[in-house]
Amino acid sequence: MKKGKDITIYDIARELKISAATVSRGLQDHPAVNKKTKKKINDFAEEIGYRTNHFASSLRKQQTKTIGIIVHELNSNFITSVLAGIEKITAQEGYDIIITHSSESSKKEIANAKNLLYKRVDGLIVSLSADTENLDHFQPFFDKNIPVLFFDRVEQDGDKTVVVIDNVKCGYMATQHLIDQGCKRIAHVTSSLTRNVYEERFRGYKQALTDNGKTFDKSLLIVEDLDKNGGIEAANRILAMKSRPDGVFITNDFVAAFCMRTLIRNGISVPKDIAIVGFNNDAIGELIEPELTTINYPGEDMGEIAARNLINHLKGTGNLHQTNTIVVKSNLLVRQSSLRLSANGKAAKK
Amino acid sequence: MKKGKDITIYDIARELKISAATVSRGLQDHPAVNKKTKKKINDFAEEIGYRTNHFASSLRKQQTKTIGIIVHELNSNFITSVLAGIEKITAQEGYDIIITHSSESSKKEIANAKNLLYKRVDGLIVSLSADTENLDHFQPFFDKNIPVLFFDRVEQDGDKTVVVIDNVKCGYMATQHLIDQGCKRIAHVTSSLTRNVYEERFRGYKQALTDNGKTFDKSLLIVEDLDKNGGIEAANRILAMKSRPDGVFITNDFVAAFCMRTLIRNGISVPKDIAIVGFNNDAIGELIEPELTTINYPGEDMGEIAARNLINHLKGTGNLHQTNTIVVKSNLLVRQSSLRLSANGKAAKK
DNA sequence: ATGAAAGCGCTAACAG
DNA sequence: CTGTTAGCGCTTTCAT
Repeated sequence: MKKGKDITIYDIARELKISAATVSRGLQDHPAVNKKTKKKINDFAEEIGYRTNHFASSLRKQQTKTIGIIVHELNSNFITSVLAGIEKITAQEGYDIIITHSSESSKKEIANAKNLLYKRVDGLIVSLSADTENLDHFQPFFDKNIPVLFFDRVEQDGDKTVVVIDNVKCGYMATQHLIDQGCKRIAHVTSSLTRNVYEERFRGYKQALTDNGKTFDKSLLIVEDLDKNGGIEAANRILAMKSRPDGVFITNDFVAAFCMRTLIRNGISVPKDIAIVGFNNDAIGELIEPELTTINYPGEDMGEIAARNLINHLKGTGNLHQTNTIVVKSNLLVRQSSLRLSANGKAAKK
Repeated sequence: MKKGKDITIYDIARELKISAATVSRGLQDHPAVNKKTKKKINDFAEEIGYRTNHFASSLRKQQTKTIGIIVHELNSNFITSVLAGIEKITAQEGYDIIITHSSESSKKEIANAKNLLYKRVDGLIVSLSADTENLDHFQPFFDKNIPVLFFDRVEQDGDKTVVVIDNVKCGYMATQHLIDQGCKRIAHVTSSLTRNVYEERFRGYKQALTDNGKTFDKSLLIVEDLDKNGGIEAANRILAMKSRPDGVFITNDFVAAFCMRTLIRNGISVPKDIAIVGFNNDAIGELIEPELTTINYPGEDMGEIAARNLINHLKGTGNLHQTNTIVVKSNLLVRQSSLRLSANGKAAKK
């Protein structure tokens, strides 16, 4: 073995006194290679620690067996579940993945897209950052027929393939639940309504109000960043209202946690004075007092579905371009933060 | 432009009536190229949307300008801060990164290492998974002189380059603080002591006890997984003790949160009956009641330092092989969960 | 079932 | 300052 140098198929060919072409075929389990030769090749390759040079291979084949992933953020239960789901499927199918995250900045998202384009991924799975306004940075992928699949945070009225939950329904469920618990004035804390998920949840919220004979009161809509400060700010705005709400639907558990904490510190009793429903079923919801009612949806399933669809398309056994919208199930998880009535409809003792 | 095909330097060369070599040089800003030619090349490349084929380049140059990252888990504040720090530096220096995570499984860690080896990363930044017992899977990197830098979770008594905090000191600080708050019996909740960080914190804990004339009581050492269940289990074990501790030093905020919640639900008052100190300064610590005293350390700095050192080594302007240990500062963040005395030494009213 | 040969796109030594 | 040339390691016709 030449020291410092990698082993190539030529080394194997020379050693085994066969041609490099046969080695290449043997390594790929090509049908037209003698079983014994194949075994000899693979055993020897294993023995001397051969590893294929993916650059040479990709250069030649013009495909990378790699899927790029762009997510808006890493540190949430939901996203890591999705990643786990994606990994499960891609690993099964022999695809590599490259994970990038945009920290909720469309600027970084654009850079990531460019980077993955340069890396020549075979396909892309994307959840948009909060402030992404258009899909121009994915145009090169569309142009080159590299499939792009969006999940969760997707383009409003896009004609792209997406994996989502029914956010309208979720918003409706959350709001209806608060109404069922006797709330008369329900506020909604959310992020920029240009992002589909928030717009849709908002729509569900309004619909539930309407269906229950209430009219939407604009002053009860609070738009904040989805971070610690946003939660505190939302609470402050609620506290400052002349006519305070008695229920709040917050579109993110982390924000809900900070909002609730701030309310409680200011003498509000939850759920008695104000009932609260969050969104995402983050671990944090179980840790705070009272525990947070929330919307739960299966990240891992979404990841699996996204990866499976993308790979099927890549293998030609599915077709993304017929404008699929795949909707994953979701449900309301009732906990203490919203529970004002016992099961039989009486006011809870607590 | 041939449709469907990528543009190559040959296309540019032909169009501009110069050689491909010059185009290549111009694109790389090689000094020996005429300024005007360079401008012409870059302008034209930009115009027609040329993107270099990194496979061809890597194949030829035998280097990828890519750094691999292996972390034990993604969903913690600490890790995402480290990643942000790494990204800041690598972006500056024109390196790409590939992030992989092992979900605390050494099996996945080994697979990730193999994968990054195949991807031929120029260097590696690693935080070991909980159950990693040896560094055999990094041997191929060592053999091929690919630099590997460990941070946070590193090999016990290794001779490798590492970026860490002074865990012994942190354990000491936490324990000393509890003693200062009047705790007489201090339990320690941690994970497997084979992982350096936990062994070291444990050592600091014992040292603080000794220095204060206390002897270490083995029955107060609780080893659990660092997850929700571990926290609950730890609490149950504390509750079951005949002679209960009045202080607990827990090596992870998330676990501390679940442990504390369970204790409180069982009628324990925190910090009055039991004072609690966590570790990591996760966002969760601010949200729970009482707020969690914890050890804070700068993830972003660690990431920057790790990346900076690795890249310097790669560029030949630094040398990792002189067995560096880089220690990053850390501090105790006192909050309500451990505060039994007011600043003047009297028992707090609360 | 196997081999010979060309070429994927880029870079670097060498020559001029 | 620019061009010629060879080759990185692999895959894939085309032949045999």
